[in-house]
Amino acid sequence: MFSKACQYAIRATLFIAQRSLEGERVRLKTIAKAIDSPEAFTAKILQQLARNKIIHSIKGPSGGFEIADHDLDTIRLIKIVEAMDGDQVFDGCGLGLKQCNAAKPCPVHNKFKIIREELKNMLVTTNIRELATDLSVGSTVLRM
Amino acid sequence: MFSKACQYAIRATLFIAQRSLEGERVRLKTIAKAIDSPEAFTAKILQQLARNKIIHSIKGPSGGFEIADHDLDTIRLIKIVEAMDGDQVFDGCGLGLKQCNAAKPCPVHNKFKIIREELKNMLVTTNIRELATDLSVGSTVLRM
DNA sequence: ACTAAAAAGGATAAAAAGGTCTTAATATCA
DNA sequence: TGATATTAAGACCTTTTTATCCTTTTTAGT
Ligand code: FES
Ligand code: FES
Repeated sequence: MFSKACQYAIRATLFIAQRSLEGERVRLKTIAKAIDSPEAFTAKILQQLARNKIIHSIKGPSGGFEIADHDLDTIRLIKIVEAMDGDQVFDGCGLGLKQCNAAKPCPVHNKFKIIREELKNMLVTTNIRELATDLSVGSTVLRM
Repeated sequence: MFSKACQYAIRATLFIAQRSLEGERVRLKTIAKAIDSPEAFTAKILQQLARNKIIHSIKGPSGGFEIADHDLDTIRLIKIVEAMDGDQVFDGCGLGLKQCNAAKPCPVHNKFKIIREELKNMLVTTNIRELATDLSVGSTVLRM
């Protein structure tokens, strides 16, 4: 469904979000451990997230990553997915036709569209604070 | 969502199914042209489909691929997806945790599960004849 | 039996995804 | 100001996916 990079990106963002809720800034090493991801690869992903203004990075000692409180409400999952994987997942044809076209639909178009739209709707309506709060409460986890 | 191989596999299967409806057998070259896929790669995919008993292959002059009429009803989309991509798409964790576990769910588990289940349900309930019939009628297409 | 037409199978190549390493830039603080 | 801790950036490596090519096997038709 999502690329590995995108999965790490969501997990990392949520971890940073959860810590930001508590006013804490986290460094790469901490993030990679918390979400059980390869450190160097995670660094790349965090850079990309920062360039897309999904997270904020601070260099130097006592630096790290954080998310402004205001952003916890405005940033939705879809922003992360679009930044990492583009929009093929929820806009592209399920059978790989060059474009999903209701006028000349592929055989699964009608059935597939429903699922794709539900996915997109979920991504559009889910914000970061909501998911980070579950994490804080301990009802969800970021690694196993 | 699905790998390229899986997308070609579904398209190829449906093309063969449509022709089988009309009692015709089709060869590789015809299939690759019809679904706009690389010929040699498609050959590999057809082999895999044949090994999984999704299609039937006949060697020699006037050989090709076909699907027994009976199979058009019993073979569901899920069989193709499982043969090509395994079950990660509709059983795996959306955030890449080693296993999707309702007892220790990832932050998107509850929202994601709904979509995954709807996808699985769609794949389980959709048979080949249904989709091939749409193709025959001309209401859907396999390439653009 | 011979020939030609098909699929099957194996080796290889190219591209994309996943991941690592090294150096540069930046900020903190003694 | 210099030492150090941190992220940024780019080059590089590895694995998987996608794709091609060549040879072998099977079979129909003559
Ligand atoms: S055309 Fe294939 S999903 Fe719309
Ligand atoms: S644990 Fe992530 S989807 Fe179920």
